[in-house]
Amino acid sequence: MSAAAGPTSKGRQRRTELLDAAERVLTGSGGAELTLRAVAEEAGVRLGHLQYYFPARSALLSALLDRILASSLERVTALTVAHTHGTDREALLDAVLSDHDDPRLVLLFTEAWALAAHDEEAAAAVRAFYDQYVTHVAAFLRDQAPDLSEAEARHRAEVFVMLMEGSALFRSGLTGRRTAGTDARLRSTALALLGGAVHR
Amino acid sequence: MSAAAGPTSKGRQRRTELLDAAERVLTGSGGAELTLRAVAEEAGVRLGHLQYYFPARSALLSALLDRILASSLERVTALTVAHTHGTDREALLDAVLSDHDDPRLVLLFTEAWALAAHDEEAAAAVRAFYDQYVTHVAAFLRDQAPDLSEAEARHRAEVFVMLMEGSALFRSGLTGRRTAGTDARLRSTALALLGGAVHR
DNA sequence: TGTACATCAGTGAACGCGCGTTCACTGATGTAC
DNA sequence: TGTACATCAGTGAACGCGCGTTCACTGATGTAC
Repeated sequence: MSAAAGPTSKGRQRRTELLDAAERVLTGSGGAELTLRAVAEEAGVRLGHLQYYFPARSALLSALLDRILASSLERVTALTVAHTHGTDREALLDAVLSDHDDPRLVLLFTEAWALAAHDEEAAAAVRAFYDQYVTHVAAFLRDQAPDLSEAEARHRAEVFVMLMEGSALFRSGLTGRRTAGTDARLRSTALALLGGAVHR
Repeated sequence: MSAAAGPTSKGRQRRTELLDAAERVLTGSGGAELTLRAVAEEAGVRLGHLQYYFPARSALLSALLDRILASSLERVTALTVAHTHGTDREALLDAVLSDHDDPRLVLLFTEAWALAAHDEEAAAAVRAFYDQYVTHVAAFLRDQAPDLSEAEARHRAEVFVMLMEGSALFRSGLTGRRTAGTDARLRSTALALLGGAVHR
């Protein structure tokens, strides 16, 4: 049934272009202004054609959410596969923090959270994303410090991710402003979670 | 000009009832379904009457955001005025965490963040809220540990708030699930920020 | 290599609906004298 | 204590608009023989 999946390379490329356009509309105007007409105009195609790829608005939203989460997860995966990239704890932290400097990315996540709050399908996708995110970080921690128990690594990873998501709100400028002093404290707190002595 | 401010007690009460209804619609259905007709129906009044109190949808949204932020700030203020309530670090942490167990409150904040991302007036209100939130926590920290510098107290307070906002996403069930082990790690990380030795 | 045909890519117009807003109106409540 | 009048509280109907969706259609591309 899925013409949207597009067997031809042209179809796949067009689909990507349409999602790019949708992402630009979302970051530029917000979820409420993410209308099919706005996306079609942004992409330079007619409304009817957008509908050819995404038969309903919900299909567009769902595909967009999936792509945002998949691309973020891809980045985390690349960072946490330590043995192939020589990532250390500080490099991981730096990479996550510099990602979160981009207001557009943070904004996509605030939309994702708001969407997940009222749409069970979206919520499942978001939870699956964070579950894998935490799993990757936990595996990285055990790779760095093999004496860490699996449970302990997961707890640390989860709190690390919490801290990163919270700090993204502030560092992106959405709820606060970055300052060097707070950044330093944030880094030392995050690094303490990521490594150091296995106390207790 | 402001009939909405309502000089009579009946007017003030009705206004509160309408905001209550709006909040229920928002937590129940999300920002996209927060229509004037839905709010009027929830409140049991006619559309035209809702408009008497809030002449435009934007006025309702703005009033609702202000009330949510003010009520949260009130709670933080009460908790951090240590000398009148005997709050210690652990009691503060417990109170914040138990607030964040309520999915409805967390949901209101995800809506507030999404709104702030595309509405400069809302963003200013949200930033002012967090600025005061951090200021209260920092003052609390200096009250508990007078040898803490003002700057250091503020940095710790800011990272503490980041951690609380991030953990709210997970603990509320929106992006994850609560587990005892992660909660313990979260608590020890938060307590380290709130107090303990003034290292460095 | 050419032709027939199916599928893919894209257009254009129309639909019904719910939205925020406007406005004229009525009844209830308060206030001045 | 009563009356006149202004303001407050609440109703009801209508508006124009943009929305998602539907659908018949055309041209381009691929495929079978």
